[in-house]
Amino acid sequence: MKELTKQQLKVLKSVEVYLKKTGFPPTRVEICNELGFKSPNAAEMHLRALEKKGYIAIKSGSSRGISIVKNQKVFGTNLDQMPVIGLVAAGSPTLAEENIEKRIPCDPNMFKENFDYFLRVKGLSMMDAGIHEDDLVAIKKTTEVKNGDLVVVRLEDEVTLKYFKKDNYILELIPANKDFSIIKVDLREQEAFVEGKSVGLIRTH
Amino acid sequence: MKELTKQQLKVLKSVEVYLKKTGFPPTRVEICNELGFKSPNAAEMHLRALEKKGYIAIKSGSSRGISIVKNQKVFGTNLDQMPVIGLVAAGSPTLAEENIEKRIPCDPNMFKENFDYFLRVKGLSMMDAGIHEDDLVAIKKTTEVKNGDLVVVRLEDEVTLKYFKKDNYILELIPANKDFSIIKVDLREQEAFVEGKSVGLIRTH
DNA sequence: TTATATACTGTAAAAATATACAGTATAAAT
DNA sequence: ATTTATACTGTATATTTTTACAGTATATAA
Repeated sequence: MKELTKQQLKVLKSVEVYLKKTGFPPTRVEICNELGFKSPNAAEMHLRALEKKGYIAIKSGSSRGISIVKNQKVFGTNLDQMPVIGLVAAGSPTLAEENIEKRIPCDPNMFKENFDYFLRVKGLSMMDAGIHEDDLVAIKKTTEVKNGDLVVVRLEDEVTLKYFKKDNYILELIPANKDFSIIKVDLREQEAFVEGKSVGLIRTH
Repeated sequence: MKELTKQQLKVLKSVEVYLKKTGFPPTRVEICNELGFKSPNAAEMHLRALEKKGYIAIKSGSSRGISIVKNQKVFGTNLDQMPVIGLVAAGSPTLAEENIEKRIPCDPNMFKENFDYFLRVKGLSMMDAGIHEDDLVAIKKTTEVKNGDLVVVRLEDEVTLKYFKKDNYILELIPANKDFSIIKVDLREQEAFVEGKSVGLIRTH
């Protein structure tokens, strides 16, 4: 990262302190009051310099639209609140607010591939794969899946979590519990929509 | 804390998500856009209700002057690099640098209880509990465990992950795979050290 | 000497924003 | 039957805030 001038560092620190104290970023005028400047433009120019050098991001047009850019080399990834969605038998899992049970603070890149949401598993059909009722399966929204992937598939209005196997126009959806039967779909007769695939799982003991 | 209505909770969550994403709080209009309200006054009234109930603070006259009031019970969202340790048959799992396979960015409070490290599971003895080889079990360092907990126990030099059951002097360490046998320890004859217990699990597919 | 970068003052206008006020609708409680 | 609480729409306005523009001053480099 580029070096900061003495004044730029002062402004950056001042923003950080204000953020910590209030929970939201300062305005130009507030920075001026803090540091004794008499023109809002003084703060403005320092902020733009800090932005150019990569220390902060400024959302144009927004009031208090300053965010501190974390040093990516140190932390690597971002902490997000990943939504948890119940696997409802009918209808696709959507990220609409009313479907979100809660949110879990974690990194969307914590698994090998990034993911978009957690699906709360209902039913016992994946028991033999070590997936239990109420486990949270991390789902990446994608239609690019390959045989053997654990996928979220919609048939008509029913959504299920199954292993994917496709041979020409025959799609097989394989549960991992011998007590459940394989669903075979002839894609010439019936449509199947792949909503996403699982990239990981978490469970609370 | 006072109970929140469904809509108030939605607004609170929406503010939290916005904050996490952008680093600064949303405006009334932005909350409306997010939740589908058509009047900024809808957001305003929910915010005032949240303020009155103690969930947020609003700095009057300031744009985006919303701050989340933390209560200790609500999970703090700290991004940490949680270490992954291999379950070595001999010797306790230590957090010494040479034992750390890698680090995973996630929140130590992502499960119901906080944890200290991940243990990479070796062997198949927990198969029936839905725990597979190479799963990562989140371990909280503690000696306070109760019957039924999944615990990390050291017997002599051997460390294992088993279900805990203690009846006076007799400690039983129960695997979850019928092909493995229960380890019975008479604590008058042999020492057993509880290193910690599992509070969760993650798996990469 | 002449740029050039840093570091400001001072002013002003346009846009963003909070917030008050007047309503409507609905369900639950009295 | 009437009140009360929740949950909004719709409009308006005063205030906050960003941001552009025109300057001044000083130190350093070319």
